[in-house]
Amino acid sequence: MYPYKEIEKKWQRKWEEMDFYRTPEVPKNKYYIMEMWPYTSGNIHIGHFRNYAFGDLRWRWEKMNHRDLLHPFGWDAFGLPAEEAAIKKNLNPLEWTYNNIETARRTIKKLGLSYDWKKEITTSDPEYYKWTQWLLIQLFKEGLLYRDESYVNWCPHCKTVLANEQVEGGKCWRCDSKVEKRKLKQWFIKITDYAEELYWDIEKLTNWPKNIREMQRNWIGRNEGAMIQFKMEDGEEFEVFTTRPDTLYGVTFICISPESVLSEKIAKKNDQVKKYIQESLLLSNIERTREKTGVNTNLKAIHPLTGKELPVFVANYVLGNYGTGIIMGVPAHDERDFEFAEKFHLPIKVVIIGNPPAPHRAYTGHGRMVNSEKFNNMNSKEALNNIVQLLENKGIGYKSINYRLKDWLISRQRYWGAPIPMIYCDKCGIVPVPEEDLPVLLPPVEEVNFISRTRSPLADHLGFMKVNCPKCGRVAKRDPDTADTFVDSAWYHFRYLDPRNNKEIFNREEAKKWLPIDLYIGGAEHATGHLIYMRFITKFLYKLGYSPVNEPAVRLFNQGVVRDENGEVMSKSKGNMKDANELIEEIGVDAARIALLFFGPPESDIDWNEEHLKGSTRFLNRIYDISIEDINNKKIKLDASDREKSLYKKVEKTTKKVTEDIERFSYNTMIASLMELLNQIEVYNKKDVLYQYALRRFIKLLAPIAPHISEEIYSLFGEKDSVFLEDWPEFDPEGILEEKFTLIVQVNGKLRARIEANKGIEKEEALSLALECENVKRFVKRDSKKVIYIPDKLINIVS
RNA sequence: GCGAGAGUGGCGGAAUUGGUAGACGCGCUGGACUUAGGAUCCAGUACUAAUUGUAAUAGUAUGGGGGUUCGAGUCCCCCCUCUCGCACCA
Repeated sequence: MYPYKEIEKKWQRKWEEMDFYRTPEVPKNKYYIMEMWPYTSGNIHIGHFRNYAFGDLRWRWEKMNHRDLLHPFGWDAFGLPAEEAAIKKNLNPLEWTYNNIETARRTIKKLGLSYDWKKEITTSDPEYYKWTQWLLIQLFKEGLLYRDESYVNWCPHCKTVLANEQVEGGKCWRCDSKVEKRKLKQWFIKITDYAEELYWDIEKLTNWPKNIREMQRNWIGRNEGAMIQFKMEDGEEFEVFTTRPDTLYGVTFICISPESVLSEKIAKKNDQVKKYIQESLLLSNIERTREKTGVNTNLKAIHPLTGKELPVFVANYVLGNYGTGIIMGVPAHDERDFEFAEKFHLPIKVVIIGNPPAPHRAYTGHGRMVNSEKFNNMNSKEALNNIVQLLENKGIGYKSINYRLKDWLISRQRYWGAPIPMIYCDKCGIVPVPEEDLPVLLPPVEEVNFISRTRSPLADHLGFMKVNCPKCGRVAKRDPDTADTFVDSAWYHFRYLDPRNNKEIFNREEAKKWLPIDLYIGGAEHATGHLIYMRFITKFLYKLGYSPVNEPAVRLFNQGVVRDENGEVMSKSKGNMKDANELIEEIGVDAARIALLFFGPPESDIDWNEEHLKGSTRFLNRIYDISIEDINNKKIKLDASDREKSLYKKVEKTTKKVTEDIERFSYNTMIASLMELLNQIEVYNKKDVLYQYALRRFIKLLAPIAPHISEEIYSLFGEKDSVFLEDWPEFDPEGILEEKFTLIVQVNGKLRARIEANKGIEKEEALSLALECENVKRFVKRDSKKVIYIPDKLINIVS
């Protein structure tokens, strides 16, 4: 084993002495590279390491291409686990968090990564969360932060509310508990105001992975349709949203969601409805989807066009938070309505004839209109617009777009987060904390009672809660909740630019210098949460004139997950995490980087396998062995005959390949081609000047992936400067040209011979060469119909 | 159910534009060196086929079936399996 520990220590110290990762003040050719930061619940594992290795490799390569780089690092330090540690183990969440950061930072430093530590930020530092609070106040001032009472997701285990994005399959994303509905008054960010922009700008994100863009589109769930006004018999008006106004004549009933204000109203006069609503609201989302149920209100609604009476139900399959919470039931042309109608024996009225017609289930396609008065025989697609037009003329409907995306619920009934900077005054109502009073500091941990309850621990801290109203000066109350930690990470790419600024959130000139992020690397699990929030906040700050860009990152790269030997995702709770420290102790940083990147394509998940580590260790040992033996420091000068040799050609081809592979994130094949080159270097005459040439080139190509050993060997060449201050090698275009090629001879598409031939030969020449082969002759019948010749590659004789 | 992606040796994977399938590595087999080998080096390694002449060969192979093409892992259609995302969004 080569002495990796010494080498790592030596070069990490040198890089630090050189202040190698310092961000340039005035970038000329900027490159902003960022990895998703870690949550501070434990030490760094190999999944993190893989993520950071991608970024570091890119940094080093861009450095050799003389880009000016910004590569910051920070900590997602607020959040529930810190508080859980306090409740369960009686630990101090602040100390717990900062100790974890200490440990993780120590590990990351040992990994020799290219971070500019002067840019380090921590979300739980008052100097950071001051600006998180400032951001919330700006949102409030723009009308994008509001308080609303509605049914929200409540995790009984975490004892806090959750955003829509934090509920996965009806369960809490952290603890897997069944999420309940509770009617609470909470703070929401009106992200839906930006839904249209967030949706359409996905098209700009051409360098984001396709699946992420698709997930975001689905998550935003833009649906075009119409709002249609209905009336109850007693004159009460309500609206429904539909994407299929063409089916309006097929409406045979109305269904109201149990959460709807209208059903609440009905419940006041109808005990059966009241009982049904109460029962429905107790159910979790999954339980609710199990079976369609409903209760007849015995009220009638009036069809807006036919004037016919329609029965009105309260039904569990109607969502409270989509559209108006009320639907028009069109059983003939909607599967869910069909199911409901069958169950309650409601009439099914066909208004579109499909081809073929579907008698026993709903027909949801388009077709010829029937039973629809003057729209009969029209195509339903055409009728759709015409019916909306008719409704608009009558003033009882209009075109409308609805989104699946919900407003972002950010209140959390927890201590360890940024306090929401709002004050409740009996006289003045809700008043934001004046900006000069920020930050609203968390009270010291010692003064807080963490006993788990249904309200924030801050609510019981009198000193914290009591405040004078900034407007009228009377005694008022603070908001006891803290902000969702996704608010913290929605704007961190801005703070990195100017992390010590205590006058403003960041300097606009710095933002102009560096934004957008050129490469953002992280996991796909953040597709519909963090990445949408981050896009939203960027757009918001753009609109306010702070951000020069309205999208945060030009390029997004999603690395795959690292799983254990059994294919289980590594996680703290499963106890199957491989610690990064442990790995680098065993094989060293560089071998670990190679192992992590050689496992497979960066974007795919990998199953960790200790056996696979041997290849990368052997590879580096071989490099080290030949390097310490056979280096001479003389000037290398190749002559024309050297350039004809196959090793020279291999070097140039590998240079091309490695460059292309780095550009397209194909690190596994990049390593493979370096291994191929090493295999050829090793068997070459060590005295030859070409050997020295090849070895030097090899080390430069190796440097981005294995920085420590490359620096060490580069210095053995007698070089004074870091290898990363060198130019990234360009390949010699002449060098990759070959005079000969292997002519593939096929007969009827089957491979029959391979012939070494000169490049540029004509079809006739290739054919006669091919026909000289015994094995070709055997298969070629006399009457050859056709000969296909792909120059310098292949000949196919059809006979 | 809907949407997206994938399926290649014993294993991880390569094949970038329709043109040599299996690069590179792991493992395995044999050998060298050795007191020893879980170190290192060398050779081999998709599968099948040996009574007679061409194993320096042929046949079969990229989940299964069909198609387009001189030629398909790659393009098209159908089916199977797996992974991920969404899951009553009207």
